[in-house]
This record gives sequence, structure tokens and C-alpha cells, in this order.
Amino acid sequence: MSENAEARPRAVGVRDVAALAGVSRQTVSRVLNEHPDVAPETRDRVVAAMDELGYRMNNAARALGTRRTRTIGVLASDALQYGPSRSIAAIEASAREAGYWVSTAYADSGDADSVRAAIEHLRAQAVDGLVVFAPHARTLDVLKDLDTGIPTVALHTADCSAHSVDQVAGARLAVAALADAGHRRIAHLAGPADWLEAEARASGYEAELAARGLGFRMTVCGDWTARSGYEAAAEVRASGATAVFAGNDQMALGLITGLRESGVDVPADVSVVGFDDTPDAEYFWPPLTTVRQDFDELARRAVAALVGEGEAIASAPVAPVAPVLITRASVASPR
Amino acid sequence: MSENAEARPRAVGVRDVAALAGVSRQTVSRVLNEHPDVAPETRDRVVAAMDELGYRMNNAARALGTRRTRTIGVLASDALQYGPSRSIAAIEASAREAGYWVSTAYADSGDADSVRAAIEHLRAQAVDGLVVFAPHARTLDVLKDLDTGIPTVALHTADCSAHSVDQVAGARLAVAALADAGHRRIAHLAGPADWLEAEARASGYEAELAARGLGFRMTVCGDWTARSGYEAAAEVRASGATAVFAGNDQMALGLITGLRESGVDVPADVSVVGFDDTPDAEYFWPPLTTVRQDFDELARRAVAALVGEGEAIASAPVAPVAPVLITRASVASPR
DNA sequence: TTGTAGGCGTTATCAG
DNA sequence: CTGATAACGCCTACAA
Repeated sequence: MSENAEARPRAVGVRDVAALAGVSRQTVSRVLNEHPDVAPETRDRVVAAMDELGYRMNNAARALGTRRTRTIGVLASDALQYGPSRSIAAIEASAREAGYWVSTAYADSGDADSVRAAIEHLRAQAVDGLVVFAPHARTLDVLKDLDTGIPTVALHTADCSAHSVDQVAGARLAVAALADAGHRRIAHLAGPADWLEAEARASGYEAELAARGLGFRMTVCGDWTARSGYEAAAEVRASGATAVFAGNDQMALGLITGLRESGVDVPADVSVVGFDDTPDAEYFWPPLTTVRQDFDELARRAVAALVGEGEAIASAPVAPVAPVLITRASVASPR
Repeated sequence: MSENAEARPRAVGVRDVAALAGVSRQTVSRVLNEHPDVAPETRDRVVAAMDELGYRMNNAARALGTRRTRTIGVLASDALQYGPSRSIAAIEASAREAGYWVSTAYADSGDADSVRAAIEHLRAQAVDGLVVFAPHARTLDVLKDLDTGIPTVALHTADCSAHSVDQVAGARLAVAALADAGHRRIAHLAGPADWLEAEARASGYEAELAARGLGFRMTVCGDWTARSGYEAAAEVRASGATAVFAGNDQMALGLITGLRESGVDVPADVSVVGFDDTPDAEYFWPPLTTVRQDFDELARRAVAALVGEGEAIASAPVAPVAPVLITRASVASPR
């Protein structure tokens, strides 16, 4: 006597689509998963029914059945350097294209507890794969300790050659540019000693100097910030170096400002090369000669490795991404 | 004859915990959800069983039942400005603390299709709430069109007063600093006209000038990049302005470099104030006077609004976050 | 090529 | 305060 058949407006599901299309739920499922064995005509009917009903798949249900969430977890550093930020966006883009979701957690890469907590968080989320920004030795340690059993790829680290920019080569490029300009006393404004990329760059500095038979060595450690570069200026000045290879662009900026404040001109008195090629570097004063890294490419590879897991790993072991020297005005010949 | 009773090692679930603790699955579920009506002693037994078995909750199953994913979607801009980057990390931190996950999607905020795709992506993910970076008028349009039915809060936008830094006030602060130093011809290096924050800052510029009875107006639009600031230098010079309020720190950097290249000194000839207070601004040459925004606070509020949904909204309507002027060396009195 | 039956791990509902 | 039972929406068998 009443139309109470429509008790409560449940969300539309495969069952509804199936009913409307006059097929079984299973067939709808097949269409959903692009299974080959579905008659084109049947598929069309199903598809039509789907968008007539405004059907949207329920991921929770799918995940429950397949035990796969199609989600990639990203453990990022809360330091928010330029490079990593780029990488995250690139990861998301690649992942989305591959039909994956991205769940992020930020941690202080130097703090083991913070890293542990973030990874546990991601793990609880049941991500299918993990991209870990492991710029810090400690981050890798935690990763090994935890042994998540989840496919993982480390980024911005020194361990995994296929997914990193060749830091040593980059550093050598920078030092070579300085040496080629005629400098013989080249200092290194390094990143924190326990950062893997800092270490790699430092060894590149050492290697290039050694290869050229240059005996002068002078290293001062900063913490990646412009402030630390600024504070390093005094030491650099006292060392008598005529050129500095800075571990990143921001420290180079601080260094240049610090030098200038004490009457030392760049590049007239001291030449400087940075690392990263942030968008701002071109507009520093003077425009900064630096080493560019292709973060986007890095991210693409990381996601491909995770998503492709098991297919076409046969492809040749990929070489590290090659860095490129960007020549601008912060390098000149010594007086 | 064989111990094949242990057929396949299925993941431990509530059922296993329940068995070990000698209770029903439902009771385990209650413990999991911190339901009040559980005898302390029973709870202890369950908890003990849980970590004896190394139990981990399955979110997919929970989501299937509750129809809530405990995930917050973040639609971010792929422009990767300093502020938004900070905000994302802060959002993640707040969300995690509240027991939520964060799923991100990046889009080109100026491109409606890109934004639409990103939002659809997040929506398919069935996020419980949405934080949208809507610095662009078009982003808001898409948002309104789509009408997702998901609780949403917009950030870095001009619409929603409670979740934004007061851009007009910030701009007035900047212009006032210049005017107080004695400048009467103050130009504005603005962001793109269709960016809401750019518009708000421009109107703050106008308002402060009007309030002081200053007649000079000169606005040139950039695109937030240092490059565009650099390119604007010629126009600024030609205008005869003795001071410039730049829409962000990066444009200020480019502007200063451009000015200097053509023999105009900052601040001796032209004073400059920026906006954002990026970490580098203090080490520009000269150190940049700028307006600081508290992005962390912004993010916290956004998450609180989403998570708190329905509880304690009674609290007084929160005021916009107040920006602060950071005084450094890029401002001087006109000759 | 398509349909049927059962289960994935948790929460909701209603009894006790 | 605790337990039984039935969803939740999809997928993996296997059968037709």
C-alpha cells in the first residue's frame, strides 16, 4: 500500500549496477577491473548503467578483498628543502597516473623516534609501497631495524644507486669549475656530517682535489640553512681560501652575504659554487653557479619501481641520475 | 597424521585476539574503539592478547563498516611556494595527532581541469574531509561547481576569514613601514591579478596609501617568481618610485637584483619590503624587511575544523591570523 | 563469456 | 557490561 520499498538510500554498489544492466555482480566487477573476457556489448551496458546511477567504487571494500590498498606511503622530511618538496609533488603525479593514492607523513629525519613513529603510521595505513626520504644515516638505520616487509625505495640517500642523483659526480663538477677557473685553495662548506648526501658531496670534493693534485683542504660544516652559511663566512675568510664549494644553494647565499658584510666580494675576492639550483639561485647577487639535480626524474623512477614491482624488472639496472653544472656569475679567476 | 592444521598463516584479526583473551570479537572491537562500557580487567586481558599476537587493525575493514576512512585529503598547489609547503607538513602533523591519515594531490591551481581531476581523485579515495589550497579564484570556482558533499576548508584564499592570514592587514603593514620611513612614491610589485591573496594585498596597498593621503600609484604584476621580479625592475625604475612593496619575498629578490644590475641601490635609492618571511629573506642582500605569516597556525586550525566537525563549534568565531612586520635592512629613508 | 557461492576483518544492532 | 548475528561492498574461486 505504500512505496516504503525504498527504505534507506544506500550508496549505489555493484549490485545496483548489475540489476540495472541485467547482469550479475561479477560481470560488473569484471568491467571494473578491465578483465578481457567481457563481451564489448555487455561492457557497454554495464558502463551505461554505472554512470546512469553515478556509481563510485568503494576502495575499502576492494582493499578488504584484495589485501592491497593501492596507496603509496611517503615518508618525507619536515625540513622542507627545495628538492624534496619537488620530489613529493612528482611522486604524487606519477602515482596518480598509475592509479595509486599517496599518503604522506613528515618526520624529523635526524630523530629516530620521529621517523619510527611516521613509518608506523604509514604501516598502519597498510600502504602497498613506501618511498622514504632518507637523507640521514639514522633514517636508514630505523628503516632496517623496523623491517616492515613492505616494498620500499629510499630517496635522497647515498645507498641505493638507481634512485639517486650522483652526488659525488655533482660535487666534482662544482670543484672542477672552481679549479678550472684557476683556484688552488678551494674550501668546502659542507652539510651536517651525518647526512648521507653531505658525506657524498664531501667525498666528491676530496676526490676532485686529489685528482688534480691540489693539497689545500678546508671544510666547515653547516646545517643546510642560509644562517649557517652566514656564520661560516668568518672561518672561510680566515682560512685564506679563494673559492668555496657550498653544499647547497641556501648555505651559499648566507655565505656570500656574510663574506660581503666583512668586505669580501664574490666573485672578485672569493668564488662560490652552490648545489641544487633552486629557482632563486639565478637571482642571487651575484647569480649563483650551481649544480642542478633532476628531482622529478628521481621521483618518477621511485614510483615506477614500486608500482612495477614484479613486471619488467628485467630492464637494465638504471644508472644514477646525472647532475648538471649551471654556470653563472659567482665564479671568477683568482686575482 | 600431519600437523597440517595450520594451513595458511592468515593475518591476526579480532577473532584471534578474542579467542586468546576469552571474549567475543565485539568486546575486542569495543576496546579498540575506546568504548567506555568495558570492565577494566577485561580490557587489560584484551590488550595483553593484542600485543602478544602483534595485532594490527585493518583499516579497510573498519572503513567498510563505518563508511569513514579517517583520512583527510589535501589538494595542494604544485607551485610549491614556501608557505604552502609549510602548511602541508603542519596539516599532516595535526591530522596524525588526531588519528587521521593524509592523502595528497597536487594540481595547478590556475588550471580548472587539473584542479577538478585532483579533487575527483581525492573524492574517489573517499576522504572524510578536504583541505583545499585555493590561492586562485578558479580553484574556488571548481570547488563550488563540484559540490562534493565533503566537509571542506579552503586555505590560502581570501574567502574564508577564519582560516586565513589577514592579507590586507599585512599589506598595510608593509606599506606603512615604507611610508613611515618617509616615502611618498610607493610602487606595488603584485602577484598575478587572478590570485586571491595577490588581490587582497593589492587592496591593502591601496587602502594604506589612501588612508595616508598619498596619491602616487604604480602597480606591476609578476607571477611570484624571482624572475618576474627581476623583469619588473625596469618598469619600477621608470616610474620614479622610491619604494616598492613586493607581493612576496622571491619577487623582492629578483627585483633587487634587477635594480642593482641597472645601478640602482637598495635601500639607498629604492626601498623594498617583501611578504612571507621565507627563511632565506634574512640573508638576502640587503636583508629583507618583510611580513611574516604563521602558516603552522593556519594548518592547525584547518584540521581542527575538519576533525572537530560537530563538536565545540560553539567556540567564538576565530579571527584571522595576524601577520607581523619583520624589520631588516631593505628599507631606508628616501634621499 | 557469464553466473553462483563464500569470504575478507570490522562495526552495528539487538539481546542477554 | 558482554555476546550473537548480520551487514558493509567487493573479489576470488569454481561452475555453467
